Amino acid sequence: MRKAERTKQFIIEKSAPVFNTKGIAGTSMNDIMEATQLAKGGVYRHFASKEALSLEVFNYLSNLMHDGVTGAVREIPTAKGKLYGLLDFYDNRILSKWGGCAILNFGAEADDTNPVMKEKVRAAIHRFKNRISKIIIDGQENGEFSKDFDAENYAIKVFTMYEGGVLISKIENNPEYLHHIIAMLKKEIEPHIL
Amino acid sequence: MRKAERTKQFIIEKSAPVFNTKGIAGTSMNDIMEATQLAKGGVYRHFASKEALSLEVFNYLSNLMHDGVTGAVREIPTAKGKLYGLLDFYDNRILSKWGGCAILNFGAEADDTNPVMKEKVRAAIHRFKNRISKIIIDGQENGEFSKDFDAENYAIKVFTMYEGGVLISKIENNPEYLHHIIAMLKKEIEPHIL
DNA sequence: CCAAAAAGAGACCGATCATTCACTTTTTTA
DNA sequence: TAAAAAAGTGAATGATCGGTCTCTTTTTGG
Repeated sequence: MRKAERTKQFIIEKSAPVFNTKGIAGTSMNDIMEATQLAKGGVYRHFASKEALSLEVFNYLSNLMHDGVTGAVREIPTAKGKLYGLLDFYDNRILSKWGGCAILNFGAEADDTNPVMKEKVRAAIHRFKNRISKIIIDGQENGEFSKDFDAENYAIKVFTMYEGGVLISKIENNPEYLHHIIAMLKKEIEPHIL
Repeated sequence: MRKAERTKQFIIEKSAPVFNTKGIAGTSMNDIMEATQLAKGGVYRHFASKEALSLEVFNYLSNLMHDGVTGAVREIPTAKGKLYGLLDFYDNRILSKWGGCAILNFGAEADDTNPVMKEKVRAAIHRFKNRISKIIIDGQENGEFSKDFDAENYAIKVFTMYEGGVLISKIENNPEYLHHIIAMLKKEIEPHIL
């Protein structure tokens, strides 16, 4: 019973970069067998279907990113520092690893065809935005940021510019685009610092 | 010989929303047969492969958007008006029609797996950005905009926030997100108006 | 260390995939 | 309008798809 859980996690981790780069429709169970070096039966014992596996893979990637930000930000005392830490994390960790942002990849594929995945992506976007706006509101409450810092607007800006930045950086094969976008987002914090 | 060209265009137009919503890997030639009401041979007479068709579909969608903006902007005399017209076009025409932005859909699918498509998306992004920065530079030359209006930065902002806005609006099933983003982008023009 | 239970292997299934091609129908040209 | 050329049909192909199931191997608990 313990082995099963380890193997299941192993399959998710090995499958994640495959789904994230090739897409759900573009990934075959043979790709998963190759990535895990398991036979069909070994994979299907732990997942009822390719769709079920893809959903767990998205959960895994979404949590990986979320927990990564949590770790990168936890010990920073100021709200401004937390925002910078969060933005730096997104700047550094995404592009070269695992084929980019899972929200972008799974979201763009699923939006018109896969309501279950779409709902998962929706929840991930909410978590993304809420974390940013919470940092800003905390910063306002402790006197770091002025009241004219619109938390929701800024959160949306970060999300959209980040996703667009991942897209353009990947298509252009140039991480400088995302780096530049992160720099712009940092600069927009400044006017609201008290 | 004339019929062939008409049929080819017909296939492209009918296939475009299918590819744009289901993705390339997610679209089968049976889907194309259903959309066009043609038999296999009737499609393959005009396109060597599914991949060839998908490339022409992306060209079609990219040009459709580009020409749409051109038309929406042509008779507007001022640079500010042109920027507003362009932004309004993107606000209104994309979401409900054909499954969203082709650059986003094809780009997110192709970036890691399809170098030919990737190059086409790259060219489309360049055209998108260049049009915006050209309007700004023209506006600076005719005295509408101040010199501190960074054309390249603003073009990148429009692209990234727009693509991110399409993504979030589609996932949330709410065009207000994109509408709000367009409003933010308009507001950012104001400080640079002379 | 052994028996029971769990995990993994891999042949096999029908469906569907992209693509081909001999043939019929339609369009074009003279 | 008739012959030639072009366009469209649809059955057939082999590969690959996701998924199943029986059997072997490994792990687990006593």
